[in-house]
Amino acid sequence: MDSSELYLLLLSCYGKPHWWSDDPYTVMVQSVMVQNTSWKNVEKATEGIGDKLRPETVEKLSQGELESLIRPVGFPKRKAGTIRELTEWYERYGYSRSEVMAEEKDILRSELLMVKGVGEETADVILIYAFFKPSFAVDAYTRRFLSRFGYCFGCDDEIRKFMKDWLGEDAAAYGFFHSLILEHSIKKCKKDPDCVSCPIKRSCAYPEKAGTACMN
DNA sequence: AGCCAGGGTCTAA
DNA sequence: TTAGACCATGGC
Repeated sequence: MDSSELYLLLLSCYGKPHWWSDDPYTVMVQSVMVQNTSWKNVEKATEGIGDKLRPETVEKLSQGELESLIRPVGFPKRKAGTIRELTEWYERYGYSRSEVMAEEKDILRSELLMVKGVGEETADVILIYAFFKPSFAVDAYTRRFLSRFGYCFGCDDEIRKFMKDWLGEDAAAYGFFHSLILEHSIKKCKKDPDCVSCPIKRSCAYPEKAGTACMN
């Protein structure tokens, strides 16, 4: 079974998921806030930020103001610094999505990785959901999901290549697939580990036999 | 009560 | 090069 079959299976099971956000800056800020934190905390912080969730506004906030706005997600000092730096990066593109999209994907990815507090997962989430640049966002759920199907990967680069080989360079497919894996992992697997009523039985039926050992 | 949540950086060996 | 400490809050 290749990854496009897995993708279609998830699609037929859960339907088309919502895109992260239509607003690129919201994706940037939330992708940092969600690091090692539950989505619930992100919602709470987003609520508090309200209409200040724009680069032109955040740019003018003091470090302390920004820290208190994002406090509910934890690690306020570190994350506030990352958000500021990310905002400065976006400013270089005139806060314009199309300006960013005009740049090469690999260039953008390395620029994002230079921002302190942005690692590969966060960079790829931003590339896909904010700027429609296809670099699959590999997270813990993706690794676990794939290994439960018997796939064995040595590193995340191999997973990205696997996605590229089977899905092509398709940001929409990457975004939806990633969301579906998340939905399946959290909303389904967690509440119903045996997945008795779930068509995607193989991904959950034998977790103890999963190839997690070879993921290292 | 303690553990984990959609991570990432820095340091020590 | 890699494992472990650390950052910090909310929910169950």
